[in-house]
Amino acid sequence: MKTPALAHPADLAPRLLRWFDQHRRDLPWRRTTDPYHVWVSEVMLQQTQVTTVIPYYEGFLKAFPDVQALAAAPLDAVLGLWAGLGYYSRARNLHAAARVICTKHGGRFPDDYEAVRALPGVGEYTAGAVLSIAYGMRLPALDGNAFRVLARVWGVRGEVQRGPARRRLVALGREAVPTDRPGDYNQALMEQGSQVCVPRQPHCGECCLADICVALAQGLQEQIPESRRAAPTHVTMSAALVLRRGKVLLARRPPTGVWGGLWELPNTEGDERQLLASLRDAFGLASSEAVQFARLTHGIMNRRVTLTAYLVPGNTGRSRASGHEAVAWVDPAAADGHAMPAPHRKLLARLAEHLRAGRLAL
DNA sequence: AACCCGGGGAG
DNA sequence: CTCCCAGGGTT
Repeated sequence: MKTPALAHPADLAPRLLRWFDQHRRDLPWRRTTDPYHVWVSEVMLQQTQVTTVIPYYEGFLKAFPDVQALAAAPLDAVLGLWAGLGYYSRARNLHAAARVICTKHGGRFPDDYEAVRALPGVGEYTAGAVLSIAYGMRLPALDGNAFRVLARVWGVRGEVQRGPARRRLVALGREAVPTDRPGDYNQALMEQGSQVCVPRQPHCGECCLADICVALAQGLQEQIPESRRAAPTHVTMSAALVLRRGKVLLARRPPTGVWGGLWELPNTEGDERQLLASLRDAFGLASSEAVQFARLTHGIMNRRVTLTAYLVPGNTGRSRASGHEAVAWVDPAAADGHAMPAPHRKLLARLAEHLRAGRLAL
């Protein structure tokens, strides 16, 4: 099969828009051009799938119907509505940015690119997405899906995440944005990547760009874009389910750094012995008993954590919180509203399930 | 069980 | 620029 002539950037928009008009999913944030709503949806959609986002989007906007409401809310309320979504720095940044919008931009989401980029949590992608969708500005919005589509259409080899290949794709992607309906075009490009031009076994037979796709013509659609892989790092950690009168001990991390501001189970790197030492030193809990309760693995990109959870009676000792902002004794079944690291959230869910089923007596 | 995927901030 | 942060889906 012969390689077709390289596509002109302007070839993409008509194909993608025609496809999008027939196949667009009806999503809550596609029924509005309110920049605040679009912004919230775009932030939630970072690293998170559509089906997961929908209920959070609706609950969030119900609680904070406009920028003013979000800015006026305490951070805890915002984190509470984010609980379970993960990547909580997004919520902190959203909250901080809402306050900037109210103090510096009169409560209206700015329509100036540089002003938008200056908002916390808004990078090149989010700025382009919100401004094109809400205000019809001709700006690219290139997420991982879009980069994959562009790399295949133009048969761009090499590392797509950075370097010369990335710069070339950014340039092509910018040229390809049409003056008319740039927001729909951006959504079409990303949706095409997520629904048709998927990472493995792409559905080229139903792709509206097949006639101009270099990767397809060369049979390289599985090889482009090239994936870079670092060796995963392994870590062993232990966490404590400290129980007292049916409640479990949570501690709140400092506002910055890893898992900033989140409620977590007491935990350490290392094994049971180090966990008990940490409970003594940081929480003043002099327990010597620890019964293994569960083990799970928690992976984030190329980091692998093996986390073992231990049941520890909390009757003895007092609890303080060196290294933490606060401690709380929480009903395991009612911990959903706390913003917690994903693995700790899973452990608490398992604990609540055991308690509910009567498999564990306290 | 093994495979894959990403956007923003800090410096 | 590079490095750091920190969850989930598909096969």
